[in-house]
Amino acid sequence: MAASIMDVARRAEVSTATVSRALRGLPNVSAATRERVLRAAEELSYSVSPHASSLASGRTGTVGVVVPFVNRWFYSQVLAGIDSVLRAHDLDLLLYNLGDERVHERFFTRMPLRRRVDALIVLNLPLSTAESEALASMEVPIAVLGTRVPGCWHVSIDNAEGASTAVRHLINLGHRRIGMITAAPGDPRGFTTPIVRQHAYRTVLAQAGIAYDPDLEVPGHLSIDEGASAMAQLLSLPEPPTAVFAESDQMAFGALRTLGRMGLTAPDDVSVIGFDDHETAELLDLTTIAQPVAHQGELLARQILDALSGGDEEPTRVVVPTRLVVRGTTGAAREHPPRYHSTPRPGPEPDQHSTTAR
Amino acid sequence: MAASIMDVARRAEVSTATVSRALRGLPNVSAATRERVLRAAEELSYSVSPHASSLASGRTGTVGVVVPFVNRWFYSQVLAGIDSVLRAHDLDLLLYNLGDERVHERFFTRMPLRRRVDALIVLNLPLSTAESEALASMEVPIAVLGTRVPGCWHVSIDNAEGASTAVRHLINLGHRRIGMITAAPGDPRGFTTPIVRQHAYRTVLAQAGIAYDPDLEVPGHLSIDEGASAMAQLLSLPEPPTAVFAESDQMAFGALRTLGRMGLTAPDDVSVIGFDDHETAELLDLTTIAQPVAHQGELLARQILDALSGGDEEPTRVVVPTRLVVRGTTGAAREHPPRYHSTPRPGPEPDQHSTTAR
DNA sequence: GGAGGTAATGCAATCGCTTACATGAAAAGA
DNA sequence: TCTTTTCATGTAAGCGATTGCATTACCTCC
Repeated sequence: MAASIMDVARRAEVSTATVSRALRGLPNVSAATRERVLRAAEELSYSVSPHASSLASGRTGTVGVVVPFVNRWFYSQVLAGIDSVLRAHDLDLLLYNLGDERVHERFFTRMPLRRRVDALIVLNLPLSTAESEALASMEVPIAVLGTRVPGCWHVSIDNAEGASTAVRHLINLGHRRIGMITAAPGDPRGFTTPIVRQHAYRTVLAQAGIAYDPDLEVPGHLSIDEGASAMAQLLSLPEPPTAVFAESDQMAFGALRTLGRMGLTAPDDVSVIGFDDHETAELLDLTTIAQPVAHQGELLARQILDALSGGDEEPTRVVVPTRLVVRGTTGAAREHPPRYHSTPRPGPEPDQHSTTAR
Repeated sequence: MAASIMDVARRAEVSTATVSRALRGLPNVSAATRERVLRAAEELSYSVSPHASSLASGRTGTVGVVVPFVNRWFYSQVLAGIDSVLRAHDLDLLLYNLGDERVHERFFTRMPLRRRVDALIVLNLPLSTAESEALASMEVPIAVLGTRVPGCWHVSIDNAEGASTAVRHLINLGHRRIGMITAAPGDPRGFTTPIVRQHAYRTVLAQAGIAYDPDLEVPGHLSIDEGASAMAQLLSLPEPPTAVFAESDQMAFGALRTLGRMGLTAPDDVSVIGFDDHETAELLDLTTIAQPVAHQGELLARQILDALSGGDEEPTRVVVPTRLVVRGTTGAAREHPPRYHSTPRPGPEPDQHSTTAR
């Protein structure tokens, strides 16, 4: 049986109140007494019961982190950033992974984090009004990544800026026929980021005096496969683009795969630029818009620390800069772009090639 | 102010004991009363205080998950697997990311999860005897991934089997000069997996009557860059290998990058096989040994559920199968392997090419 | 119709802390 | 020297549930 504060009190020959104060480093405890308490606790290898402590004090020492998909590169990086800061301040991290729709719903109807955390960090979730009200009703500080929610702390990148930079980069290379692989209408949940990026794409084209062609905007989910088929669709146009801006690196990877399977290469046949600077982007030599990922997590956690200590400061909003990283998949537009209507070369089809051992 | 059980009791005109029983679905509550309590709770939008509940009952409803690196693909996948199962059983997930050495140490000296969780899941950590004793002293069921710890539940793949399959695959393709990129002595923490894989590599070679050549074993950390330089080192040998088994897909990616930059390709010049079936492996058409990643997480969580409900069953150990996935980077050995002593073609150097926008 | 059983509910102790308030002693000020 | 502060410590009332035990009412069965 683990020792309780009473045991420590008896051993140090003081009251439990004094033990509590001594252990938490509060003032008004004499050096001698504190020393005695610390030794007693040490000898009994005592540690406070977090639940009793929370119950009595009302603080939980825990921050809830709500993530749409832990297993995606982006979110796991942000999570690591959050963790490092919380950890350094002895706050626990209660993870809530909303994967599918049902878990998402359940989360908002049951509010399982209510009374369980001192603060909340929400990553990139599209929140309905009802949902953000539900969160607000928890009456704890909330920091949100991506979407902007009234009354919440907020960290994000400037998506319009980043997307504009990407498209401008292509225009500067002489491209005029520029496609976009977008997640805009593709996602049922209604993340706002894709819409902002899409809007930036259109705006920059317009500013450059390039006519808008809806055929050049192809929607898909944020995955490699969807990026691949979007690229296939673009290449099948009567007049295919000479450059493509993919909403995310993942989609860009898919686009590159399609090019490769059709015997084409970037940037000789088509320039490709992505968004994120995923760890694989460097490997594939993909030009992209980099955003500081783990850093955003750290910032969110710092905001929470401020909110928790500072008292009633106003929530802040911080926008972190993106950066164009020029690698090998973008290049100058050719004078006379080649026609692409070759028959696709079959790529590897894992299912057929796979062998099962043991 | 959130409603307490007293409020509900008053509203439903019963005692708090009855409320407690009704809400938790215990027997010995009449249908009418239960109905009344449920409605009262609903109307007050009451939810139990997890801390009070834990304090009174001794159960926390929380499982601690200790991860070496949340931000690595492998662990984030496992984590997602764990989460999905725990979530389905209304257990909370307290995440503990040991990143660097200092956090690791602190974890074992302070035991911050003691009294805080009903069970523990530990991913792939090398544990000293003192450390595993410290864990055991928490007196909760523990499930461990990878390393085998006495008294703990356990999930792992058969690393010897997987590595053997990889090396045999290369031998079957006619290769005789086979290199290995290993993490064995590279990691200071002493993960055991690399050692097992290395041993399998040596054993299979010996069984095939191939002489052991220490030059063909190149150590490095589990990263793309280290894989890349390991491959460079292999290629600089007087007699370079015709095939390489990389301990992990990440390292294999690095190896492929080196090949590419030197103007070589897999499998024409060198066959490459990895381990893991990382999401990028398919993209790069990498032959590899696949292991079910998220599934291992689910299994761990299931073991914990068993431990928590079943009472005092003996901990089980489950070994999940690996699978050889043949893709495009391995092929038949050439009769007369080419000499590689060409000057490396400079690859992209992001730092020089990078531009900073805004 | 009384003994014995069972189902529904209440009472109150308990879990292990925190903290407002009370107390007493020592230091400071008059 | 006597009052006033200040500092260290103790007392005890919560915090919000859970749960063993007691109680009551209602059946059932001989």
